[in-house]
Amino acid sequence: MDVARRSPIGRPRGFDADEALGRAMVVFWRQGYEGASLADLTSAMGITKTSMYAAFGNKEELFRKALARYADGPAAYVAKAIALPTALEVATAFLDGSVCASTQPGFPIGCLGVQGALAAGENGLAIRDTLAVWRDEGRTHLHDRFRQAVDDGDLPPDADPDLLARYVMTVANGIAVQAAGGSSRDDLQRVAAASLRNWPLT
Amino acid sequence: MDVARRSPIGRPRGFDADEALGRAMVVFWRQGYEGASLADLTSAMGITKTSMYAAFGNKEELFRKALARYADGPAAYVAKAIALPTALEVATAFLDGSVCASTQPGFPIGCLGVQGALAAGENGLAIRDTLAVWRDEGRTHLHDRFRQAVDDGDLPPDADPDLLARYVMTVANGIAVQAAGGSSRDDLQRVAAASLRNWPLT
DNA sequence: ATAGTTCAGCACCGATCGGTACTGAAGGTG
DNA sequence: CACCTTCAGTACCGATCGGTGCTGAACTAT
Repeated sequence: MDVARRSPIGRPRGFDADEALGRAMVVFWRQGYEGASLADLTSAMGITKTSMYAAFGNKEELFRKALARYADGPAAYVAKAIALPTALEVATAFLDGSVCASTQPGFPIGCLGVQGALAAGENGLAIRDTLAVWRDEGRTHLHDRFRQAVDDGDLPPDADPDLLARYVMTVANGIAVQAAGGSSRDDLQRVAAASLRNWPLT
Repeated sequence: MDVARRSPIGRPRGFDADEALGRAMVVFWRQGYEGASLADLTSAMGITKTSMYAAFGNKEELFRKALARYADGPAAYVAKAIALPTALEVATAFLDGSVCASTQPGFPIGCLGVQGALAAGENGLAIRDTLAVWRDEGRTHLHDRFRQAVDDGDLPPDADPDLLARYVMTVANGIAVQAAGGSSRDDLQRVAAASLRNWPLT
């Protein structure tokens, strides 16, 4: 690796694909999959439809790539939270991250993974299902992490990792909905803190 | 009142408007506001576009009427819960109702008030805002009810009605998202029960 | 320089979007 | 009965939807 990459033959593209993808992510985040038209997207990306199709495939593929970018960017708090040393720290950081990502100034309110396509017509079913899988993967990661905490003795033996993961995920999803409705970061942080006051739900 | 209503002059409409509205509600519930096309709606309602416009105004008005129908039907648990005698009963019934309404066999999964239009393009902004207001009214009702519970001595004097209302609403919204993603009624009932184990979040 | 390859813009595609004018039928009232 | 009002179906509206064929420009490799 670390080989100097040869310039690809042919005319190089005249725009920054990473930058354009970031712009598309924001549009999908704000307007949802079905609510974001190609005109909205390409206008924000600063490129033509032709260039978008050449670089990203089609609208559905563009969304999937935008979701991957979202996971690595605004939603990076998920992986960071799960790596923390105790289950309570994991849950706290997960919910705090949800609040912050959903109320980040300069970005749309709410969570792309929730409001990107919670319900959809025929054209949006595939993306709706993709997002449901994405959210469920997050829940599974929490589940595995909490089971590990039980095995480690960090959580009591009678703690229920499945229930804890579902509970934390449910609160996080609710926070995303509340944020989309205009709740302030302060209010949501109070809710997040309150929701873990009884941890681990004995 | 109770006057025998005179038949309106002119040709009577050839369909049951209440029944048609119920069908429209289901389509909006399953596909969201933007994802439900007029063709989808009128096909499910069993009427033509012309009849729909004559009876309901336009797509936006049809959605508002469908939301009112939803509030009086599948979401009637809200008012029933708030009328219960203690704050804990209110919260428990509210969350149980959320779970049942979001996983009712024969109806779409999830909550119309959440997935009807959480994010939207330009055409759906008004409905998105309408739903945000609708959800916030539910939160306000909980808030008022919990404040009353504090005044009554049902909740301790240091309980925070605003926080409690936001917390319960957040869990309910999260339940709706989880249901939309395919979570089972049993799983959600366990989450709902667990979320109130520490009531009133002392 | 020439060949080979890719890019980007324009124009355009059929389909569908929400919404409406027009017409004839269907019912009421007198 | 005649008259009047309303309904419902057809056919259509301009706009927009996601997506593409074509062409000339731009770039690398030879």
